[in-house]
Amino acid sequence: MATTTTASSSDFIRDIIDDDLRRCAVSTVATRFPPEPNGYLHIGHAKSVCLNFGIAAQYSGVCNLRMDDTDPSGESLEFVDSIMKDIRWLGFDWRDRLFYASDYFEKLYEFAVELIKNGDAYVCELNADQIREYRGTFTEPGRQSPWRSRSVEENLDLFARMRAGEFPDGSRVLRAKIDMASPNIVMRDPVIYRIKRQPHYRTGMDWVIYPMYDFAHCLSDAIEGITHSICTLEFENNRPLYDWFVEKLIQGKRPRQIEFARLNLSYTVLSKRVLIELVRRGIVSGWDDPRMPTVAGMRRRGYTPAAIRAFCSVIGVAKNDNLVDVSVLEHCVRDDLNEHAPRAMAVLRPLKVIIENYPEDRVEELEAPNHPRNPEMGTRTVPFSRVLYVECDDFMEDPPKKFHRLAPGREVRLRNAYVIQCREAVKDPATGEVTELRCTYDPDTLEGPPSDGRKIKGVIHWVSAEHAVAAEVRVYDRLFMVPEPLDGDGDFTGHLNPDSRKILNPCFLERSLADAAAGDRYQFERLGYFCVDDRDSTEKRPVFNRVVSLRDSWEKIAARGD
RNA sequence: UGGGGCGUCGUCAAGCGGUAAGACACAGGAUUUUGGUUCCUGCAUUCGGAGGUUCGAAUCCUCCCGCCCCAGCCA
Repeated sequence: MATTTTASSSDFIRDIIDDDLRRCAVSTVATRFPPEPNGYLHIGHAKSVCLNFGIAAQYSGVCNLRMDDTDPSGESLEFVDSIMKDIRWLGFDWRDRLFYASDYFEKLYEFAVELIKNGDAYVCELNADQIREYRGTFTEPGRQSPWRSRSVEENLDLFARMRAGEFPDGSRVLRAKIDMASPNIVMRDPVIYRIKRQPHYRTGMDWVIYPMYDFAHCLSDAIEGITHSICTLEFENNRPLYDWFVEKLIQGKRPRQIEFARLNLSYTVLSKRVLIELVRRGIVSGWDDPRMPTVAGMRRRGYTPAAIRAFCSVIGVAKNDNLVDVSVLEHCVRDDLNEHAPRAMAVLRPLKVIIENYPEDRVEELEAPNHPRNPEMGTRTVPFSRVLYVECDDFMEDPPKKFHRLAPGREVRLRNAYVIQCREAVKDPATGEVTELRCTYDPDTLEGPPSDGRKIKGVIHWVSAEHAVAAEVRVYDRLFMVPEPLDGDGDFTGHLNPDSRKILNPCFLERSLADAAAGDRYQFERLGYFCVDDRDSTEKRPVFNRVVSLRDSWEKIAARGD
């Protein structure tokens, strides 16, 4: 049964919302997904997207897409575009509710002025090092800035001049006047505006001062009428500050912040810093490298939106630190593709087979079902002829007993075709390498098993050499060899999997695959799911990416050895 | 170390005082022209630990232990 639903069982956030609704604390639900456009979305973001948009849909509310673009360094239109593309691809729609924190700069400035007027903020001339020093430590309270008790007038004047560009970068900041002795360091007069002469990708040079996250985020939520502001656990310490700003500046309905545990995935890394490093150092080919846990990477790899949604649903939402096994993701991908991907035959590592008793000039068109359990997906025709290719792995000269494939003297079923028997393995006299198999076929076995009752245990895939389509196939595996690549000193380079990408060329595909279009997904029978690469495929030579292998119980048996 | 948060199967995760859901993984078996799929079966006498309250505790109380987050003019 495919778990392609997004049916969201309940979780502690939905419980809170249910309760808020019951108490009439809110009448309709409004959430938001607030990425900073300084990188590509990854599977962790996808969890948040599914959560926020999923809740909005479930409660007939709204979910805003808001670019949290309050720090111009690193932010760009490229990222805005990729974020929007990824969210749409995941299957969510913000309709006309696209917002930018940068659109609120004027409004936020007014909020800051209001804070100053109420004696709740001041312009501080300590430099960054001094501010850190004055902040104190976990165990010692901070000290008050010497600039803390300026008059409202002076603060108003100074803040206006900060905006006007009269002071150099870093020379002054606006700080909230809260409590330098607070046990919560976040509350020790946090900086809310800094001077930064950096062009903003949307506001250009209009501003030289930019609001900080803690100030901008909660007020943006309030401006947009967000009811439930869902974020990750590391912001839990910031919640008192979130509430402080909102209480000081917002009357009426106030948004509420709820934190959940961010996703960690085994054998991969979701840190923005590391992802950037992988791209910059050329360890991967780009943000959309099929090995990347980015939405763009997974899309190119061939993962489906439904599979990713199912994954986000099945892992749940809670506050426990977690490390979700990547096998859960792979299961969701297989589950979806098993149901929807048409079957085809492809030989990745070709070994030539001559059917000695099959006429040279004969070609049969054999009918093959596109899906074993779903006849509605139809059939296609595959050409059979005297010279075929089979998978190298499907022949062993001296096989163990449980090896149900080709070996000298052994019989095997060719999928959708005849039973053949291996008569001889032809070797290269120089290397001893098997270059060709000489086989015979049993003409009576097309429709069923041999009439004499011989049991044929093995079934292998094949393609007709003459009709085959040559292609490049890229076989991907996990990027890292250990479950937690950042464990220890955080140096992941020693854990990189050298075999995370194997390029196989030429591979031979059955004729029908000549029509495959970019992005199409197939199951190559007995091998796995494969997707036409939309960047590197050419008319002459298609490129397929392996999405995920099939479960392979033979691998387990073989690994045990016998 | 001060503050904030979290500890339920190998991994996620339900559970909200009435006697431990489900998923992945793993292990058996059945069916199978994919060693795939599907279908059965098994997999926490116990919930970080120790006390206590109660007829009854993973759920309430006390103490202890462990892990994560916070000292950016990042988000």
